[in-house]
Amino acid sequence: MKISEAAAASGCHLETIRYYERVGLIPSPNRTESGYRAYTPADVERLRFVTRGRELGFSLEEIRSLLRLNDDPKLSCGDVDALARVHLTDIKQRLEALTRMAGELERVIDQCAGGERDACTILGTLRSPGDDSASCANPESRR
Amino acid sequence: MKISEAAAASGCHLETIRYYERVGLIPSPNRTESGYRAYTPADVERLRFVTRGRELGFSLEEIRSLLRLNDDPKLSCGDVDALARVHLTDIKQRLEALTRMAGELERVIDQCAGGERDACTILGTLRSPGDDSASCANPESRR
DNA sequence: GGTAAAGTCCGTAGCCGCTACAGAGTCAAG
DNA sequence: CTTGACTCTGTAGCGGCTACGGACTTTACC
Repeated sequence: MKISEAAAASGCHLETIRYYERVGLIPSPNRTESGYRAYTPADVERLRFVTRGRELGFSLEEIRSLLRLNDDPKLSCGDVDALARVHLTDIKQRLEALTRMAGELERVIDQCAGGERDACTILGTLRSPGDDSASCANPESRR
Repeated sequence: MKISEAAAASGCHLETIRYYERVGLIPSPNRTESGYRAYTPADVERLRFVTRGRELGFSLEEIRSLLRLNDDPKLSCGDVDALARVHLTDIKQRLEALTRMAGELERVIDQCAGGERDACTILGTLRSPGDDSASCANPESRR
């Protein structure tokens, strides 16, 4: 299986596969006589493991750990669980931050709708935060 | 006002201020005789504009546009509005992706609780071609 | 068999938005 | 006058790719 086929089979961009190999996330595959990478189904499996991990938002380093945990049957499931929980906590924090951001932005946009330029609440908010009402015709608030 | 004071006043990291200057997001401030950057309150205002924009998740390029719109009174508020709406749409998409991700991860973790290693649903999910894995791994970047 | 197109190789550089150095110069306090 | 804090410039690094360029190999078609 050549790299472009492996890319199609794993849902992972061709150049990304080479990148993962370069950073040691997946092992170097065998080569054909002419030097082309030849992937086995097992290789593709591993690639899919990585892409699924990425889809769940794990960093490459986290995925590296998950792969180790997956490879070594002696290692504990608890470690996997712990890693995943830490990751989930992180995602939830980002989610919260993003939600706040969206809410704030939505509020600002709604206030601005159809307003005059001088009263633009979006620019007003950026100029002076928490000063929502006064952003229209308030020459002193500048500079 | 020296750079460290400007950093404190604007809530912007000192090195980040120099970075913003380098990429032309803020103008080069005046210098003292010995070459130290000397910031005016107006400079700090502009820095705060940028940091607030970042807090709302705007990219530096978007902020560059917002600054232009802010500087030139002839330009329309509608442009600001349009830019902000596009940005909001983008944020909402990321929010959705992240929400899905968190939900999926939570589900997987819950199933795993206390399980045996071989039955670890977390690793299982990553391993198995399984359910609804959507093609390309292009998860939201962590901003 | 010849040739052109498509695929693959490797290495390097770019993207964003910072952050962190190194090594030099400047300034204020003791 | 020395120490230490600050500032300067320039460059390199982070993560996670992505996109070249130039050389090679394979495939498709006549």
